Amino acid sequence: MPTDEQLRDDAAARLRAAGLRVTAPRVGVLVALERESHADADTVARHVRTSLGAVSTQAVYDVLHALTEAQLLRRIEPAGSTARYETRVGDNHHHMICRGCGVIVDVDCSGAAPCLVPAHAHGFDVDEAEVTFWGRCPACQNDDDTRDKENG
Amino acid sequence: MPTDEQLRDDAAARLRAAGLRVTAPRVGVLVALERESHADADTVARHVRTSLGAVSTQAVYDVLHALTEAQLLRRIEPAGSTARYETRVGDNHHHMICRGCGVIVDVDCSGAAPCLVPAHAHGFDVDEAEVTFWGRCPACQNDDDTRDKENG
DNA sequence: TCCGCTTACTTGACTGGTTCCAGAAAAGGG
DNA sequence: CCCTTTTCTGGAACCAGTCAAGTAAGCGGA
Repeated sequence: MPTDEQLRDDAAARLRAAGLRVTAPRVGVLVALERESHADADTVARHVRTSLGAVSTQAVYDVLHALTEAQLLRRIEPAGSTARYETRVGDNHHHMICRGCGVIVDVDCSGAAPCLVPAHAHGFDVDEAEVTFWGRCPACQNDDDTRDKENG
Repeated sequence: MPTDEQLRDDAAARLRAAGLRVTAPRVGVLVALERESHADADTVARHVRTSLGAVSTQAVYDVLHALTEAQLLRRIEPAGSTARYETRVGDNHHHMICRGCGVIVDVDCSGAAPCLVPAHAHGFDVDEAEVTFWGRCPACQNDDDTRDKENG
């Protein structure tokens, strides 16, 4: 587990590399998302406030937009949920989401996957295939089993 | 192209088969989505009002929920868009979305696609793999070409 | 054919996530 | 260290979708 300082330094370096100014809220947002990936705007805001004190909701949204624009963050919008953000960018990995508790887990793209090119492209110029796996995480499966037994 | 009456009769039959009451708003919603697939709630409401007169927004939302629950409709929520609905259910097909104009096209699942089972399931019990292809439709590609030439 | 139970629809107020606006503050190049 | 550009603040607005209570209508049974 890296220290907060290491995360902040790394975040600052990434901001500079992207040609963006280094500000406390931006660093805070990046650190928050290193600590808790797939967080939504509100969760990020709470994390940032914990470490920095008062930060406006607006600033958080602006930062999330700016960093997404600069490709330092990736924004995902699972069905039935608000927008979530992650710092893992550039590898087009996919996500697996639990229908029970909503937890999101990264899934590596299985490589040269044949189904990532549609059977009939209808003339489309496809640049991304987004795959979301829906199911139940181990913990929620356990809950299901327990409930099944209780209910006979 | 089937007539409105054929669509209405068919819609009523599907409602009865699902054990749901046949009401004008419900039939109207099904017909609207046969006519224009992947429409959002507001678009559906406008279609229904055109054919039936006044129908409350609330009724449209209720009907969309009830029919989705009964699996007569499928709800999709593409990133950056409000929820959309389609009458094609039960075959887990996928979607291709144009980044330019937002048009949504159905794409058949390519069958026993290996990538539809994640490489590492992390103990998840996966029941659905949702695939969304992002790109540009032929019309928007033409627009791009035209703009490129104009701008040198 | 009518009755009445149950479900569906209407109206209106409201929430939660997100964005827009105008002005104040701060980062960084020169 | 100042000036310009960019970012942050606070407040108000926006929209899809929800909640609650009362009215209307479908449909099974008499």
